[in-house]
Amino acid sequence: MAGEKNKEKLILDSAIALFTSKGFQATRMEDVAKKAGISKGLSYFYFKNKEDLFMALTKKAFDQLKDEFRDEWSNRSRGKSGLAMLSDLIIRISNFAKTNQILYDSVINFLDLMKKYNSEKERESINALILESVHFQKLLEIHHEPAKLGILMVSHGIKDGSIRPELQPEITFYTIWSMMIGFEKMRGPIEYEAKEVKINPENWEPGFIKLMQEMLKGTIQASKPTTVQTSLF
Amino acid sequence: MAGEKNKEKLILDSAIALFTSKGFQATRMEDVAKKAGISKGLSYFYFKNKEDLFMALTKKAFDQLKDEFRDEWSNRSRGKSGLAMLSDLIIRISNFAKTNQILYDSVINFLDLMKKYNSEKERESINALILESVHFQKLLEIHHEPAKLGILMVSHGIKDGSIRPELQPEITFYTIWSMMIGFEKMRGPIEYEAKEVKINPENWEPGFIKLMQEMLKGTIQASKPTTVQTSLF
Amino acid sequence: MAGEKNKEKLILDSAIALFTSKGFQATRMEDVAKKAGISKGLSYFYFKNKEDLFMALTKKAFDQLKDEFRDEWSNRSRGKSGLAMLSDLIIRISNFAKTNQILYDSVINFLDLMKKYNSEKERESINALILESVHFQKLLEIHHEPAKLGILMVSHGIKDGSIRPELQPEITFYTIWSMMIGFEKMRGPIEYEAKEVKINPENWEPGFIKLMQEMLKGTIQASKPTTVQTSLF
Amino acid sequence: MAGEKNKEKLILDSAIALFTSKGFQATRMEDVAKKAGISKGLSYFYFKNKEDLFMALTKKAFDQLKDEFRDEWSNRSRGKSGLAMLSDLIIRISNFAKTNQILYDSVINFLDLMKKYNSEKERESINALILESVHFQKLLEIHHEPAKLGILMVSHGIKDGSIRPELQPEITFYTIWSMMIGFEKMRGPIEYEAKEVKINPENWEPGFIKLMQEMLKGTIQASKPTTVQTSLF
DNA sequence: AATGAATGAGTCTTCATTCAT
DNA sequence: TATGAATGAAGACTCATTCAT
Repeated sequence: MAGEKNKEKLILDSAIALFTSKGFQATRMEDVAKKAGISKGLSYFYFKNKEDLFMALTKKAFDQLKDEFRDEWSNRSRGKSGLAMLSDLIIRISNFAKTNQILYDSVINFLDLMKKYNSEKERESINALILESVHFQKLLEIHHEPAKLGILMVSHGIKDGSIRPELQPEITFYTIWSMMIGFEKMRGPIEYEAKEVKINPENWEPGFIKLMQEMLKGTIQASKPTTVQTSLF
Repeated sequence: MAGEKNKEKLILDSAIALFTSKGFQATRMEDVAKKAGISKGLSYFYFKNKEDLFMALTKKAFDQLKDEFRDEWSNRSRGKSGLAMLSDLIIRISNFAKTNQILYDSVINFLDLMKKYNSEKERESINALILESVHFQKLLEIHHEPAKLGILMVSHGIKDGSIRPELQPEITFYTIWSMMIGFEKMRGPIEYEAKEVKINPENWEPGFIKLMQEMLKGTIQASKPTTVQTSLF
Repeated sequence: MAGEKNKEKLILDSAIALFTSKGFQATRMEDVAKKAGISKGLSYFYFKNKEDLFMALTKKAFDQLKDEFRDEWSNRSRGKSGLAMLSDLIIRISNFAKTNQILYDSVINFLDLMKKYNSEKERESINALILESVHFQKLLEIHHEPAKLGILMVSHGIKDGSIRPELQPEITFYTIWSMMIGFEKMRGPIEYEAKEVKINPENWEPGFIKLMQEMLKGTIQASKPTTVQTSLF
Repeated sequence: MAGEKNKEKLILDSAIALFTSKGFQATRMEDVAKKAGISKGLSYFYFKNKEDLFMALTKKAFDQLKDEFRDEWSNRSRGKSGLAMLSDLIIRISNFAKTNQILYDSVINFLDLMKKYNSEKERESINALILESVHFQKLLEIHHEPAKLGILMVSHGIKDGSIRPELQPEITFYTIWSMMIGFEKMRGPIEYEAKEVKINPENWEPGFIKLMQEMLKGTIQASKPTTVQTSLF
């Protein structure tokens, strides 16, 4: 699997594959190096330590996540409504989570980290190696960028009438964002409970999106339904 | 911290305290025992291993969570609407998460576990000690009980007119449940981003609940506002 | 498996079964007690510790072994020759080893113990609990009793002319005894090597006995062959 | 005790010394490392686990044992008879056992292992770590090599007339091999019993060898006595 | 840049044994 | 006699990290 250059990317890709299949704890630095086709020692040349590597991975996750937001946001120029963008964003995130499991997980992990980081008492319980990581520092700066784009979408939706005008953009977006995160978390148990209740991951998604739309939609929207489920591909 | 009897509870309480402040990984069984005022060996007498202890803790978490759902559900006899129950449920869960951090976290962790458990490939990546735990086995049976009550609340809301009649109870409840979970996850980052955006955990909650209500409410409800925010305390 | 009395025997039998299937180290005192149908604590009332229990078992082994020797020795009254007795003794011991595996093993283990016990330097490497065991003390007194009977058989054989008169009884018996012990030790590898060499546990035994007879037999014996292989049953 | 290179040998030698004086069970890996002048971790770098280390030691034992057989076997070119070789082999093995106690013990232990390994039911009672050891795998291939040479010696003895022609080489050799093993096992008890019976390790050996010779010798041999007892040194 | 031998702190877990009842 | 909760010493093993080359 070795290449000639950009060892850093090689290591990162190896880590993504391994963390995905075995988890962060269960993955040994040696295996990451081996899969990357380099020596253990060299991994430490590129990444200060295991935590640093994970933070680099998290940084990459946020970058990719932001790309998803940006790509969706760019659709406004083609006349897509704010509500439609948010609806499709859900599908994008859902696909992102499925396709890049560990990256998505690292984003969620970062949210937990932020919770501790923002609590006086808990902050000290964070592994020092994480706090020292340059990638963590960078994340502190950029981790809200995706959300910023999401807020713009809501604002845009209010302007174009697809979203009720009385809604506050920040609160609204973060509520939608919460829904998405919870949606992903519930995939597992839903599948299990499906045996007993009338729900499964497949029929839940459209219902979920419809509910979100009901939550947001303005008067105009009512007579001009979006083509949400199909607009992405 | 030692008591006279019910060592099992003593150990569990000790674990809750330690796991909360230091995390599962960083907590040593020896410390759990010490804090419980007993010997290390006795901990292993009551709990097969560290994972088993964590699963016992998770079981306790689901039991307490179910109590919250049940307590709220019992309010129907006093004429509380389905929508009002769901609104207050959000506050209950939010408080539960704040008051019993590790218990709440263990619930979320269990959701992740279920995701793997339901995936052919990923199932084998689950620590065998977890699968062997009797408490895990029990959890497989009972983990959907809280949700069942939640679904009843939605159904109840549809009957009493507080929730739109066209909504499907299962899908609706799980969507709300997702919102709650995501809401808790976002607390941390929100606090951090609050510096830049017009949002913080305090003003988000009422807005969040209002959005959920908009999502659900029936026609009758519009002219008869709930007393959601104040009904719990 | 519990009885009403003779708990000591119950424990011993339980230990024999467990040590046989799992080995001494791998067998836990708790399991011995459980299988005996009594509590762990009671086991310690009857046997000071695990080593003491093993020494008691070894004592029992020597007693049974002596019985085999004595039974064979009693055949002299029926006119059986010394050589015939020794030949059949081999078969007896071989059967004893197969039927009472752990008892036989404990005898061999005791031989190793004796080796250390007789060496100034090595004696201190013996587990103190063994040396303190009353059963060990008893074994020091009685462990040569079987051999004494064996020596008598050789002497008897010299007298009856079935064994060459110039042989020294002690040396001769211990040499035969050695052969028997080695014979049992080699069973395992023989079975494995059988694939490559013309030998297996079944055809080895008669050849082995014949060789021993050649080693011992006097002139008279030559014209009056024993019925060794069949005389036992 | 540290050297400059070949850490593997360093560890092995350390293990031999420690296992000899304290036994396998009582020896801690940490002590093996310390005596070898290296860290605990490095021991695990060279040997997968304690069992693997013991199997490596056993492999070494078989190699050295084979050297003894080979050296003796090479004497045939100098006109040494088969019977004389076998007689001297006994002395060699005896010396080997005295000089390399733990190595010799490991050989005997391996025989016990083979017994279990060849028994359907008992095989599973063997520690899995042993079965997984590459050294164990190797031993399965080579452990009968010494015996092969021994068989050659018997065959050679039959050809040169020093051993009776009617003897079957395999059966004969394994019987002698058994005698040797038993002989070593009996050393300890003999020493103890010597107080009561007319035998001790010193006067037993020549008698033992003589008996073996009687067992084997052909007619020619009778008039051409071997120089067994003195030929080795 | 690159290697991989070397380190050693860190922890879970087992189980013989005790002792209050 | 009999129980079984309670103890705690003991030890194997892992793996992130370093550093001489």
